[in-house]
Amino acid sequence: MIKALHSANDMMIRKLESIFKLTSEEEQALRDLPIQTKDIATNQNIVKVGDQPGQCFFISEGFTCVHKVSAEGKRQIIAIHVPGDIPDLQSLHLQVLDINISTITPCKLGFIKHADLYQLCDRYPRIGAALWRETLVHASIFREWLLNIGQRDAYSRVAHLICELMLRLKAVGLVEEQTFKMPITQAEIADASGITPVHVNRVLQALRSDGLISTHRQQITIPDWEKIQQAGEFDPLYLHIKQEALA
Amino acid sequence: MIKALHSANDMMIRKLESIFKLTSEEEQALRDLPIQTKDIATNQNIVKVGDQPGQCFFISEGFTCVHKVSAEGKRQIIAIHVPGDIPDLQSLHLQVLDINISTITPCKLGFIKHADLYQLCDRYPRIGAALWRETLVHASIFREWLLNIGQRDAYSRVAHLICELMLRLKAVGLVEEQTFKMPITQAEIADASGITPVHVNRVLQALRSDGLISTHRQQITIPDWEKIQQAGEFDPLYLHIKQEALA
DNA sequence: CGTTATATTGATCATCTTCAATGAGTGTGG
DNA sequence: CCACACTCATTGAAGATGATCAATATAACG
Repeated sequence: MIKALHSANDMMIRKLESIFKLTSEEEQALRDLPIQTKDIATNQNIVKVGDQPGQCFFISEGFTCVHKVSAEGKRQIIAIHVPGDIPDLQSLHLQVLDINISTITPCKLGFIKHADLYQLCDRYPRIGAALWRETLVHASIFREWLLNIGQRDAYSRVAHLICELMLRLKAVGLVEEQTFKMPITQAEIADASGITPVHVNRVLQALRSDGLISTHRQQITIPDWEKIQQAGEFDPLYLHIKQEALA
Repeated sequence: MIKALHSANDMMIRKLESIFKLTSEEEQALRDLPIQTKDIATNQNIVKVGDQPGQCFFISEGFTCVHKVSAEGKRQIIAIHVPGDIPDLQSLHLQVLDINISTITPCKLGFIKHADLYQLCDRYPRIGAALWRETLVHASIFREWLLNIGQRDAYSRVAHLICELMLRLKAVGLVEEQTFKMPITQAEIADASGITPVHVNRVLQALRSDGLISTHRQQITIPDWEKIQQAGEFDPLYLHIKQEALA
């Protein structure tokens, strides 16, 4: 574990800047925030159900997923997190974790002690409010996923998931020319969509042959944004992303 | 709209007391909180997608549900709220609502202005933290619903929903002798579970004939808590209810 | 270059949907 | 007090989306 006083803090600042304008004092406080960075390989558990962590973590690079496992051993991916996200922010106020969080690609994570976050929120209420807001945005995404999984057919579910990732990655500058890296296996798409891997494969083939996506390795290109949006019944309101961040 | 300076405030105090011990100063602040009570009939919209409310509401009596509608007109119930809940607390920090909230029984609601809540959170950070925590608990429930709808069969989904409502109602004193009022139509259970009303009916019959529930009007009795818990793969961890509240 | 993970294909099966009709319960007004 | 209307619950039959099982092809990786 190496102490890095730069990239992770800068990224955190950029994240909050996308929510509201920081004062120089607030910015300095964030710059002084002790963050321990750590590299983690693919498919490693970061935290799991029942844990009582004393810290949160921030994603600098890579993707993680939140998941729960049913008594029958079936896994539901609840959320996919991308650089800039703080997947277990909830642990600040909920003692016991009710979820597992794992890496789905190699990740660079920044760990921040709860004590430091409490202090930060206390001294700079606007930062506290922004972090609260952050948890609310993620809750909003859970709600949309509920609609997606509860009411849409497999084809739309997968299209919707692709649309969401596209926009969220765009908001952090990871999309170029309608193309982005989506380093997620079909089995993971399946667990995130509540369908089987076999069926995901068939749906992806349909999406390709309908011209909604084209893939090369794990690169996805979206030739016609309007069309896939329609197929996925995608309306980005629920992401609560500022327009500016998508320009 | 009548101004009531008693019941709603008391209930809010009781709610927060279940999270942490209030100081007398905090309690007084809550007692002084202006709350406008309002009675609303069944099946009325309270707020809807796109609204930008300047207030939150607190449920004193009755049930409400949060729902979203797909482009194809299918409705997903995202959450069911019971007395003591603040269903749209998120609007404090997210300008535009991404959900609809409606009554599913006649309700007595208490409206609290955002401005007053901001002030309260500012002056009494522990109350702010408790409200933040409240939104996190609801997010946790969304996550469990995702697992429920994404990975479990219809029988388990309905059993799980019944278990959850039972415990949440118990926590606010609305369960007696394993019996409680669940004033929800089968169509609503269907929309909450991602199955059709017809199938809900069949599942309920199965639950009855398996001895997991018995119903009389909208009263549900659970003869064997262990058994239905198992059928629904129900583990109350995700509700983050203190043990004391269920004793 | 062998080994493992991931993607793809085919065939059969089942849960749940859809459609359509009937029955029961609740409330209202004449 | 009954008739009517309305909502909600229940039943039956047929159909479809997606699951399951099993095998193979392809890609990734040390």
